[in-house]
This record gives sequence, C-alpha cells and structure tokens, in this order.
Amino acid sequence: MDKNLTIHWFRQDLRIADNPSLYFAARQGSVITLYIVDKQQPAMGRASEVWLHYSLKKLNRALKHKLMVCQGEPLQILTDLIKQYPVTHIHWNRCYQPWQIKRDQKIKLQLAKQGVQVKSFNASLLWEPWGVLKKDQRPYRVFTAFYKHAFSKAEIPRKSLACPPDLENYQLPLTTKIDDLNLLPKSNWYRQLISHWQPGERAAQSLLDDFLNSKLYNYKTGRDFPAFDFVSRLSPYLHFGEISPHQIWWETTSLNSSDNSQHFLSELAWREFSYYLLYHYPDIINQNLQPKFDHFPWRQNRSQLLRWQQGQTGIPIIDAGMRELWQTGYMHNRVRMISASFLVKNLRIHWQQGAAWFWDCLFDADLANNTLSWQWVAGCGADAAPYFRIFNPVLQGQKFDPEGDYIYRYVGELSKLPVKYIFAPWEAPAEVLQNAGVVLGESYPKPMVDLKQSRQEALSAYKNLTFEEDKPQ
DNA sequence: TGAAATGTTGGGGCG
DNA sequence: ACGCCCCAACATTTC
Repeated sequence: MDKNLTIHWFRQDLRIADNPSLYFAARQGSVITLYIVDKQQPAMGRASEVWLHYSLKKLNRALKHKLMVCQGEPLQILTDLIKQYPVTHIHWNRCYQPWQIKRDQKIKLQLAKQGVQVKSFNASLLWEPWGVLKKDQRPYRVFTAFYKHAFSKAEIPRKSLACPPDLENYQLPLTTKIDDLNLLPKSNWYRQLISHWQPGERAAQSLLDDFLNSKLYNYKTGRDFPAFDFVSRLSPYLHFGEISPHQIWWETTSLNSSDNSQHFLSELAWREFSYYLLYHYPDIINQNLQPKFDHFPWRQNRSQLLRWQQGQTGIPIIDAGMRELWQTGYMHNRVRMISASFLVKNLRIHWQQGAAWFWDCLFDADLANNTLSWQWVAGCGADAAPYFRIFNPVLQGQKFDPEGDYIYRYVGELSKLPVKYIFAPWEAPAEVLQNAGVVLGESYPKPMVDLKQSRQEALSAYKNLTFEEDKPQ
C-alpha cells in the first residue's frame, strides 16, 4: 500500500485546531510532527524563549508526546529525515519575517529537487500581504485605506478548519527532548514571569471565550484603562500561532456587529497591517520607513535608557508600565504608547533601543508588530502619529487611570500618597509627601526630565526635521 | 490612539 | 435695568 507520509513542520503555528498544514497532512496519510529550533535565526527575546518552552510542552502533550523537536539547520534536518523515512510530502504554514521568507524559499527549492512535494499554507494572516494593493499596484501606507480595501474588496478570510481527525502521528525514535533545547534561562526569574500566564492552545481558546463573553461589550472604551481587564491578552498566543486570527475573526463577527466588535476587529487588522508593511518594506526592521527621519538628532544615553528600562523614571504611570513589563512579560497597550512616547520624544532615545527592550521582555514580542508600533510612536512609520503628538504622562494617567489603581499596583513606594498627587508626586506639598512616607530622590525618584521642557525640545527637533525636508535641494 | 495656546460664549455677581 | 467683569466651559488653532 502506498500511503503518504507527510512531515508537518511546526513554526509559528503551535496549535492543532485550524491548522491548514497539519489538517491537510493528516487527511492524506500519516504525519511526522516536527519543531526545529533554527540556530541560524536572529535571536529571540528571552521572554519569548520561555514562552516557547512551555508552549512546546503543551503542544507535545496534545500530540500524545509525539512531537519531534530538534535544533540545527532546517534544510539539513529535513533532508536527513527524507533519507531515513519514506516521506512523500513536507508541509508548513507560511511565516512572514524577511529572514523566514528567504529561508523557506531556499528550502522549498532544495527539497523539491529531492523529489518530495512541498506545500505551504496560510495559517496566520487574514489577508496575504501580496493580495492587497492600491490601484497603481503599490502597497498601502495608510491603515484605514488598507483596512477598507481588505475588508470590502479582498477575499473573505477562510473559516476555521476543524481539528484533524485521528492524527496518525508517526513515532520517531531518538527525538531531542524539549528540555534539551535549553530555552529556559539558568536563573529562576522566569518562574515569576510565566506565573501570570498559561501558554498553549487550550488557554488561548478559553481566553477568547472569556473575552467574547464578558469583556468585548465594553472593549471600545474599556481597552484604554490599564487597571481594568477589558483587553483580550491574546497577543502572545497570536504570535506563536496558538490561536488563529481566522478563528478570532469569525467568532467575533458572528457574535454581533457592535462598535465594540468592530473596534476589536480593527485592532486585529492593525496586526495584519504590520505584517503587510514588513512584507513590502523588509528594511524597516533597521530603517525608518520615512527616510527624512534618518538624520534625526537621537540622543545616546545609557543611564537614561537604563532608568526607563528599570521603571525608575520618577514618573509614576511610566514606571508602573515598565514594571508591569518586567514582572509579567506584558504591558497594557495604553501604557505602551505612553512609555514609548516618553522614551522617543521626551528622552529622544532612538526607537530601536526601545524596540530592543520590548523585544527582550515581551511574551508577545513580534517583529512586525513591535517594529511598526515603535515606528508609529516615533513618527517615522506609516500612517504614523504626527510629530507633535506627544503624550503628557501626567494627563494620560489622570485620564485613563483616574483612581490611580494601575499605578498603586506597581509603584508600591507611593502606596500612601493620595490619588490627587499620584500622577505627579513632585507637585505634592512637602507635608503630603511626608505623611505618605515619600522622600523624593530617595524612596522614589524625582522625575528624570522636566516634562514641559523636554516636550519643547522634542517639538523643535521634530520641527527642524520637516523644515529640512521642505528646503529645495 | 495629544496637548497647549488661543478664541468665543454665556451666565452670574455686582455696582 | 443695564453694562461690566470674571471665569468656566467649550471650540478652534497651533505645535
């Protein structure tokens, strides 16, 4: 009997449900499920490695302990497997980081020469980046235009696929253990970090259910308040493919079409837009999408960067955010914008240094989203915030954390300071500070920069930028 | 997915 | 009764 044997190569699709590559592999015969730690790949962030470890464990369990893991060079590993086993097909779901695209093209070509059928599928984007273009065949650079086109003119996202029935998972001898991949760091800091999370497909499903049942109804306004849990927190799961955007899309649209669900879908579309831009402009990892920013006078300042990273800026809402990141591998989106704006505008430190820190600390660290979001805040991205849009962290706190709940949660030094002064402790009368047991500069830092002055400096730096561009050459 | 500066309006206190 | 001032509240402009 000539039965098919397919290798399904897991990458950023660590799920069984709605996994096209796995689904079609299972339908045509037995399957080898494989995960490779690619030693050639750019370094993952440290938090991401921790997540990956636990996610692989969960996946392996769901596959009845038949997930093969190894590390090395994918082409070599796949070639060896073809030689040893009667492999007829190799499947994977597409990845979209520039290095992945390059790698996969090469591998596909080489494997085809060896007589196996190689197929790739779409598992992580609602719209393929090459499928959405302006009339002049160039990519969109404005979100709303992109979204309108994708939403109304592009192909409707496919519906979720079922779990593959009766996976005949081919057992391979001699597999590396997940523990051998050394994804966990030597020290124990990660235990506290991961304790806030439950990686894996099943947890993603229940987060989605929970979100659609009880949080979505207040999403549009609730999503701006970092103290409250009105966001989905699905971002890490989306990054690792523990849930598909297709499933989220269809479950949300079939629920209702309120403002809230529309808004949630548009956030999902921002993710698409980031992937889209990264596909069309792969240089934006290291380069400003708008070249006029190439000569922007960024400041190089290690000690200021460090204070920002450690949540010791002396501005409570920012410190709260940076500490949330450090302690939980996550930061609420509203606070990401505030703290990023502070780094890039008030401190005028290069967005790439902020992006690098987030990359290392976030469980949802994602090249497309992280890069594009930082460029957006810095003003050098597509459809970016105008240069003069500078967040005032005091006002933002008053507006979006009016009771100070979020700040109190992460900035314990100020726990006795009344709400009235929690957003700007330096403005509190000496007596109030004393009663709260706060000594500015000792128990809690003084603000590291003057907000008003640094705002002015940023404005004039950014303004020069536009003048330079307007000058005739 | 901002904030500050500036302009306008309208109600109430008060001579 | 009336005009004047003050100022909060809102609107518009500017960076």
